[in-house]
Amino acid sequence: MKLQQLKYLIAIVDNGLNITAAADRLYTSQPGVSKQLKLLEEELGLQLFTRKGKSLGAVTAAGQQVIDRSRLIMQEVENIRSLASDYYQEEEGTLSIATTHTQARYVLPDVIREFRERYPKVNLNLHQGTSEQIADMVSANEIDFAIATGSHDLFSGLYLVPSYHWDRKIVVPKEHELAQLERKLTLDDLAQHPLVTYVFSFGGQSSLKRAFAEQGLEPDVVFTARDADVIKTYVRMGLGVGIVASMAEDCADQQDLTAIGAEGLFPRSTTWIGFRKDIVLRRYMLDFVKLFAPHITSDQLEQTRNVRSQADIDKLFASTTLPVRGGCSDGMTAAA
Amino acid sequence: MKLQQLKYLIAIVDNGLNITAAADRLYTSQPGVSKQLKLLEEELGLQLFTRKGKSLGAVTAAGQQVIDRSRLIMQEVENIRSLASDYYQEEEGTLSIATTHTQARYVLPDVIREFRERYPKVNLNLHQGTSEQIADMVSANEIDFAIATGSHDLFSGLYLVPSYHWDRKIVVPKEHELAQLERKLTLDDLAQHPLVTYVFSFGGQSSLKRAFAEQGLEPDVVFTARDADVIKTYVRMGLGVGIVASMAEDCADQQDLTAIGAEGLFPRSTTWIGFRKDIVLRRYMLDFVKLFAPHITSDQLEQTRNVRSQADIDKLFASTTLPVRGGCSDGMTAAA
DNA sequence: CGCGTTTACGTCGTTCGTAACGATA
DNA sequence: TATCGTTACGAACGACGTAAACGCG
Repeated sequence: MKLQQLKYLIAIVDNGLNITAAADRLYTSQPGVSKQLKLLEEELGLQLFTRKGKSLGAVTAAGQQVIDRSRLIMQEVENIRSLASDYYQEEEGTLSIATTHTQARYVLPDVIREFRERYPKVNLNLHQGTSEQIADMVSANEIDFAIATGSHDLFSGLYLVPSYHWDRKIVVPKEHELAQLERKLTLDDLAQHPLVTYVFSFGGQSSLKRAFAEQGLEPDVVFTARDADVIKTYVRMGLGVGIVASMAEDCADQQDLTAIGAEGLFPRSTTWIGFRKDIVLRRYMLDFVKLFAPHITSDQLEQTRNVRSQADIDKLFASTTLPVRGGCSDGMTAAA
Repeated sequence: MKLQQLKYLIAIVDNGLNITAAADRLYTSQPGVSKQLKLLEEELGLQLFTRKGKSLGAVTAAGQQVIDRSRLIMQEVENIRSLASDYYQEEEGTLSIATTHTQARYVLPDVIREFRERYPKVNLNLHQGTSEQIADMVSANEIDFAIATGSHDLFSGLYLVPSYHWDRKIVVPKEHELAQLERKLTLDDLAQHPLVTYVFSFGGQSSLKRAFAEQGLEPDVVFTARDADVIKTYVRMGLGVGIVASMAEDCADQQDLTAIGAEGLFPRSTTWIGFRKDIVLRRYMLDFVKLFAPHITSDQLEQTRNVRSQADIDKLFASTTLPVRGGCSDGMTAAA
């Protein structure tokens, strides 16, 4: 058995059981790949694939087991290379991040700007998607980091590090009556107006509805969107009152919009950054987390390299007070 | 990076950083091993070992990480081979078991006789030791199965399958006054006599002392041994009354000894069979478990191949009633 | 006949074992 | 000088790529 054979095997699977395509991807000849597969099957004494004539048909039960373990092996090989590069102080590599719109649009730009400055040679891949899409990318081992809010159960393949809290902000046109309100805004106020907010899957949405229900109110949600930009657009059009994440308050909005803090009206949300359980965390990855969540100590970050379960993570951050992220004012304020 | 290099690396470590010894063990030439190590270090760009002159001095921090992951990789390679052999219906292989004296002497002989008959080509290694020694063997990855009683926390590297319950038996010479007792034996009776029993580390010993203490009694333990044979020897000599595991009652003892059931006097113990978390369970391994604990269903055994945590095991056997193992009468009786 | 796989074969790089050399205690 | 690791070198092996044959739709 050779590592190359396992690599070829995985490539064949990842290219739809097409050996020619796999060979292209591997920058080698097709007969070579074919032969190695044959040798592997002969050595193991079992068929990894069923054959339809000469073509590969499907993965056999035994084949699937071998493939799963091969992936694990190749991942560990990758990990050895990673930590070697890290010890060698190399600052090249790849960092693939999947995240939601809010993070990508309002939170990450600053982080990524700094990161690119510090690690210009690291190849940065940023993928935007819904929680479900992010979860899919995690399952497919396509990404290293994910950043999202809530939905812990979708991400069993990641260790989740809590990063910051956030509340909601109410967004209305400057001349809107709620903008003139002298007293603190209440849920009852909101229930009097048509609302524009996030679609369900974004996470925490149902908790929004529940907050109204607990006071016997029924909100009038006239429009839902996936991202705050769209919401703000419709708020500008006078379609209704917007409810967005506090980070989504943009200073540029102040020209025609007013953002009203809604702390206390809805349950506070927590955004986490998660990394794949089976990768070695390289120096630049830890530094990315540090840029994203500066309150995390270097010591805590080092520890994350040794955790064995989510419970270890939880223990590690149990006594850490997370900051609460605001919007335009931009600075974070310590949580109560 | 090649699997061979990782294999060589591990061999070097396992032979005390002596390349010559490693080469001998690997049935290859010493310069070959030396060269592969050098190539690996060059490829990774880091020193895996410190050098004292030309000799290897110690493992570097980076080296240890690489070694750990290499072991994992080699284990998975082994697993692939294992499951290939299993699919191929091969009935050759190795099964290394570590266990305590009581199991090895009184319980396993029957099991192993049957197993050898069924799988004559499987290489069987049986190691006897204390719980601690067994735990050491587990840590060193030297064994596949362990069989013992109690001390769950020593064996975090194993999945433990509960196998049977057992009580204690009181062993006295035939002419001993306790042998003539018409009524049921009590702890008070025992406290009246000098006792001969297991040493502490055997597990469950402290619970024995506690049983006396709960009734305000102080047992007079005049001799402790690691195994029942020694205990019985001293009982024969009239040194005292023996307290042994119920399995340790041997029919051959009936000539000069009387065994009295002590159900209820002491807390019931549970013997488990544990297997390494990181190995693929081969057919013959499952069959060994089935011989050892016949009440376990084939279906349950199949399931054990897919468990991911001890909690899964616990769930799997939650509703299973374990048999209680007796001694000379030999048959097992269903638990209450 | 196109697509994809296998077979055949020549080339090249790698590994292996033997032998000689170097360093250390 | 005994032990252990490195260097050197020729032989054997294995991987790779090209070319051609094969099977299926």
